[in-house]
Amino acid sequence: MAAKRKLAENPNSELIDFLHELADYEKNVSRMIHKYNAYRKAASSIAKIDHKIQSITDIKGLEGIGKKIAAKIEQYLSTGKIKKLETNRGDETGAAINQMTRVMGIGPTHANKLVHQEKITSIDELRSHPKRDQLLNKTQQLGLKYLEEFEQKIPRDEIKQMETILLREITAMDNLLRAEIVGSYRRGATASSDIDVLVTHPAVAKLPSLLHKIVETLTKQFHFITDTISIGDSKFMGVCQIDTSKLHRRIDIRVFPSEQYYCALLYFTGNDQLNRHMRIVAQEQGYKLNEYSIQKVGSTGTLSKPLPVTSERDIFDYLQMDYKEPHERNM
DNA sequence: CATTAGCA
DNA sequence: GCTAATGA
Repeated sequence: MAAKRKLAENPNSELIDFLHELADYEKNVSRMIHKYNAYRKAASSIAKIDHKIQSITDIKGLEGIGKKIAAKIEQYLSTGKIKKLETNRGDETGAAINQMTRVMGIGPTHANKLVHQEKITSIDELRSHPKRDQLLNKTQQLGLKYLEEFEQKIPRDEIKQMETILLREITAMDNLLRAEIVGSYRRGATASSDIDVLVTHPAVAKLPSLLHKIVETLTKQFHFITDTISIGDSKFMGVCQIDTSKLHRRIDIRVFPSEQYYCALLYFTGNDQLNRHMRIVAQEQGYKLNEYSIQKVGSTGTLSKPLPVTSERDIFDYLQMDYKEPHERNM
């Protein structure tokens, strides 16, 4: 393995982290989504500059830096601190709310409710609360149960083992079924945060219960799937475990008709930046690309039928881009 | 931006 | 039918 240099970190990462922290507070605690967005865009715009910011003039006029954020950056530059951030940190109900949102299924709304009306101030209190089961829906209960496990990254080798089981069992059910694990795993990542599986079948339209059957066998016969968070005709979200010596992991399975499969495969493999990039080149070349299809855009704005796609390569070809192997898609 | 759960 | 939450 070629030596992996520690990827150079952003010279202003501390400031960026501070901005993100400010942003999260606005979103989760105050319920100020616009302030949240303001901090995020400010952070992303400073993330683009590649030298250490020394003076406020370095960023004056930068996109997304208005008067108030500029003032905070100024404080940071001169004192290394941001008053607002400090007081946010000192707010313990704010901290409690942020803790609650670590639980899958608990968003800002529910977190605020738990803290304000139930006076719950920590995960431990939530766990031991007498009315815990009434305070949380099924998803949230699973989120609480597996909180620590879900915060753990999944080593590639573990996913690899899951892959062999998954593919073997799925094709055993029906050999026309095709499945693969996408996301960062497919791009070669050494660890991922969850398992994302794409499934297709030539007659998927005829088999509305396909997903349910897959989930049922993976649950009952193999005990690979341990819990269901949600399931519909096209998307399953749940929990799996390769064997009891391993942690519980989040898994998503989605089913696509075969004519959409490769666009979905491309999209769910990512990464996000490549997706955006490809969407814009598509646009420039008179196409519209999304997770389902690629279509020609008429000058009047009319869309053609979805173009035939039988591989990811076809999509790159339409766009006159050089094909990128999955591991080359980390932009 | 679309899919699901859950509630009133 | 609406609202919250996930994800990507």
